[in-house]
Amino acid sequence: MTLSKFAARVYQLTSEVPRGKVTTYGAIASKMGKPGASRAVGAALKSNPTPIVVPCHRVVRTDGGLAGYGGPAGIGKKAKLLREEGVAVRRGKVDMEKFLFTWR
DNA sequence: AGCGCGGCTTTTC
DNA sequence: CGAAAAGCCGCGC
Repeated sequence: MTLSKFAARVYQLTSEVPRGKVTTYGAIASKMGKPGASRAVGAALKSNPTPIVVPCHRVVRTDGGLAGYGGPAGIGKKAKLLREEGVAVRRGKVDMEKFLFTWR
């Protein structure tokens, strides 16, 4: 498994997010001690060695926008999925003030 | 409120 | 080993 320590931590934290809530790349990066590694988090997530244990669709941008998924098409699809989980997605954006989950 | 620019870290070819 | 991309963030206009 070519899994770096960094990536492993990202998957760990992401899998910790309960259903009906979302987190941000910056938050994950910050929890690792690297607040500027927001991009690295996305890069690690895109590798996604365990798509079942790591619901990357629960990870959104700082402004609440659904990021990534290889393209805007995946965004709309995941946005709908998040709504089913209980997350209010508006125009492809999540209610950060109510569904933003944080570890600390 | 919307658009544009540079910067930080990790992964992959 | 070296370079480029990536699911970003913050600030300025």
